[in-house]
Amino acid sequence: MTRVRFAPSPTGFLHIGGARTYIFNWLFARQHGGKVVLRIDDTDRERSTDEALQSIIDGLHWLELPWDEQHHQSERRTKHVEAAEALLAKGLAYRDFTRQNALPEAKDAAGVWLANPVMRELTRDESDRRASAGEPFVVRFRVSLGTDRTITFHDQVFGEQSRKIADIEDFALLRSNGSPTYHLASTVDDSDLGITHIIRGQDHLTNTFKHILLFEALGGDLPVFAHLPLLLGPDGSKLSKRRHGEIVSVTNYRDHGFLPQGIINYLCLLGWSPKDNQELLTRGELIELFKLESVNRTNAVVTFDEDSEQSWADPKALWINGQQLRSLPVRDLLPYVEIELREAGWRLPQNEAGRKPSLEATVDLIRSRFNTLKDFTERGAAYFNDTFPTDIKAEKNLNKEGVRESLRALADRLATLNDFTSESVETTLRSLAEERGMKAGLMINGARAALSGQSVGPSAFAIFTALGRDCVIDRLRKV
RNA sequence: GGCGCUAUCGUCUAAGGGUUAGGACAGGGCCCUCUCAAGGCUCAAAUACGGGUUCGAAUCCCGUUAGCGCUGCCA
Repeated sequence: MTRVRFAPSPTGFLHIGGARTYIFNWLFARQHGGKVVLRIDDTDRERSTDEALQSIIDGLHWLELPWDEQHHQSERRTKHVEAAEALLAKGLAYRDFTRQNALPEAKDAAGVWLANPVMRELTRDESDRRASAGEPFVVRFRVSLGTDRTITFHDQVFGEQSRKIADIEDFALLRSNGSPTYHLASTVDDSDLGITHIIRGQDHLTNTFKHILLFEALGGDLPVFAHLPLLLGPDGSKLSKRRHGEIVSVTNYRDHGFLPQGIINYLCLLGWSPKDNQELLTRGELIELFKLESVNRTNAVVTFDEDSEQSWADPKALWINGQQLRSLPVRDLLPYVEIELREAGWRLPQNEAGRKPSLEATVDLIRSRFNTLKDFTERGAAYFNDTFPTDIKAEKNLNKEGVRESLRALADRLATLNDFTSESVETTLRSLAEERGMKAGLMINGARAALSGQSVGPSAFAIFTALGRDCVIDRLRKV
């Protein structure tokens, strides 16, 4: 059974790099009929916060890619400590009583620190004696420095990887306060939770050799490793909460009106592609097409401009979201739109005895111009609400010679129409324009302005029918 | 400093020994048109640099440069 895991540390919000890692894990698991484990790596209790945890859960939840199990490392601490003690007992680890922050001389001399020979060679008796005397220590893994062994593994993305054991330092397993380090906790849990595939950021590529050493010492099966290229900010540095701020948070995309399928589609195209020029992919297609082997090895830059309201996100991300928003079956889009409207505090329009087209029809009409859900309450305000702003250009269209008066006249004619269809409205409008010796375009644009408050938007006649006769007459008379 | 990874249009990417180096976003232009989008067409835009191997290199090898990662009692 394939089992993958996503292991965020709750020290901040979930950024889109982490989200992409989660998505790739999820796709891989689903494709193989496996399970997704969400493991909260909160061994660093001081830096972990409940707010961060909640924000991560919210972000993941929003993606609508459910996980199957959830664990917290802090609850598994006993297992980690036991593992360290077992290694200590077997001589595969040792206590290092060097004071914190006191640099081993070896580091100064060679520029590289691998081990503290004094602590490494302490006899067991002396080590036990100093420990029971209460002297603080950190437990280090004893890397077999003497051998000329080279560790090799086949990374599913980066291919054959090898490293001389002599280049690996004696890394810490337990801190002097007794808490497990990331390397220990992560490996013990991966082994214990039966993780078969570790798919994570490339920043862990070189850590993998340490983990392999630990897996061997712990006696567990080695999982398959796959490292993902990093996501970089516009400045070329690794995407991070600290450096790039809230703008790279997953919830920021949600709050700006992204669709889960929009952000997922965009993120999947960063570092991976289906190789056939297809760019718009549904979740089902992604599950089917995703291959670790076709993940790139080069870091990808996410472009955004924190100073610009317009380009807060990568323009391509916005474009993809717009494409998703337009291509989704309207029925599937509706729930998102309803939430958006509700959050704006608006009542959902009701279908009034067949006089008004369905909410679906309206959404379908206006969505071809929209890129995010926010557009429904901003640019789409007039379709759902009686109070809406009129923009400057629309105002100008209304102020053109004779427009307001003609629109009021049009309202009277529309009131007498038997059939209120876009054809009948068009015929009525055009003949009225002709009678008045006026260009139809003036009235058409004026009508759009009066009905929607905007100079741009769908075909004016489509707006008439989308709003329904009563609403149209009301708005035209008030012009 | 040491070890490792990477390098194709501004950005995301395709081509993995033989292509006019393809697509997408963004940008320019045209068509469509009641406006704006959408859509269609089109223009501009790239193999980091230097050596080698080869009849032939974006592709394989070496070097350089640049970027990134690891080198923590962070993860």
